[in-house]
Amino acid sequence: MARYGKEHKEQTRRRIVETSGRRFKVDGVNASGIATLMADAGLTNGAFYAHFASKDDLVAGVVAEQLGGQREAIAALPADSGIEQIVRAYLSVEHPDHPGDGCPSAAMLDEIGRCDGVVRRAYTDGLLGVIDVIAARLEPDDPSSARVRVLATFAGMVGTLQLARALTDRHLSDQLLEQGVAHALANFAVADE
Amino acid sequence: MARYGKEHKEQTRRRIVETSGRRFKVDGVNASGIATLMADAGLTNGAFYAHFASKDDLVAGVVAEQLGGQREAIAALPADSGIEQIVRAYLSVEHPDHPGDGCPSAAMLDEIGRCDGVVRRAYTDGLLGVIDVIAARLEPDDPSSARVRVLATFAGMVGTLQLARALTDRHLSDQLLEQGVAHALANFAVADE
DNA sequence: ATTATCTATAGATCTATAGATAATGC
DNA sequence: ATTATCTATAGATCTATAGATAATGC
Repeated sequence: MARYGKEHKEQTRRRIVETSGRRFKVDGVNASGIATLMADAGLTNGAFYAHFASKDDLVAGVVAEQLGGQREAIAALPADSGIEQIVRAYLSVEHPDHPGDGCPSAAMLDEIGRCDGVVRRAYTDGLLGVIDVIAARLEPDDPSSARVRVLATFAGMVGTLQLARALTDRHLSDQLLEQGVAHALANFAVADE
Repeated sequence: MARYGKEHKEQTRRRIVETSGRRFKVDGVNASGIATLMADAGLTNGAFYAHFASKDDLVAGVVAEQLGGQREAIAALPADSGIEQIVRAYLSVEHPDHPGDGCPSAAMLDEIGRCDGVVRRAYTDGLLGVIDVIAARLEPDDPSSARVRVLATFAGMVGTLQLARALTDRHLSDQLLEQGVAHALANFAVADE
């Protein structure tokens, strides 16, 4: 094929990044091979290297795109919707069952912590984007003052969701999510005072 | 070699489980191959299957052993040492730099969430052992009343440690850990009232 | 004689590369 | 003519198995 103009190739790249993001969140980064990732996008293995220098390069792109999407989703919430709504949606009983549509941090955070600097920088930048839109909702007058407290509260939500996924006792898992909401709201409230 | 009596084989198995635990926490479960795990224990690939039915079987054994060790370490703390000491040790600035000696949940939780039921059951059982020794310290009279609150607080600590590892900004990472201590203590205090 | 471990290997899958192919823009 | 994608493959590594080996307990 060929010469669709730049936009076609860029569109293909975007498709690879999107389908890879879903696959990474469902199966894990390490467990997802390039042939599978490309098949998900309707392509074959060899075409991968026309778009990415390496698998790490893709992972960095996926991390940036996923966190950008999460930031947009939160920013798009109605202006009057509060922190409580964000927390309840995040720690809903459905979220653990749908990793492919879910939070990239909850699905990949321990793997990201072992990735090279390029991936971790993409993660750091992307996450701060997410944190800042939450902080802006919490403290519209001085968002940066809330940054670290929002960061720590978000980290707690991520750990809670991961743990809810790992537990085999569904009832306990649901209780955990409920308690997690209470903790997150209390921690955000401290940030609010 | 041979016939050292039962104990020799059991000792070897324990060694494999211990060195594998360290390797899993440093490199990840999926990224650690059996040949590497066995070499870490001073053995070769083929001997693995005399001890474990499959890699998942090893993972379940490692998860149980790691959480048992964490439970013992917490239970061994002096009786007068409080929750604050546990939290400060967990969220110390050194912990993120030493995954091999660190918390198994922080190193493996998202991978465990994708493992089969055998591994997740081993995780659930082992973690509840850890949670219960903490709950017993917090509420000696009625530990089970604090279980879910301790579970949710612990989940928050796990997420905080994972995030501290993923961020490339060391200063921000240290601020996060500090804020995480404040949140964990506040959440435990709620559990205490 | 027993058996824990080793050597060797099967068959699958991994990341990455090289050169062929085919579909479009000039 | 250009180039996005495909086919084919290299070389490494993965999990798992089969049979050989060697070191000890009886």
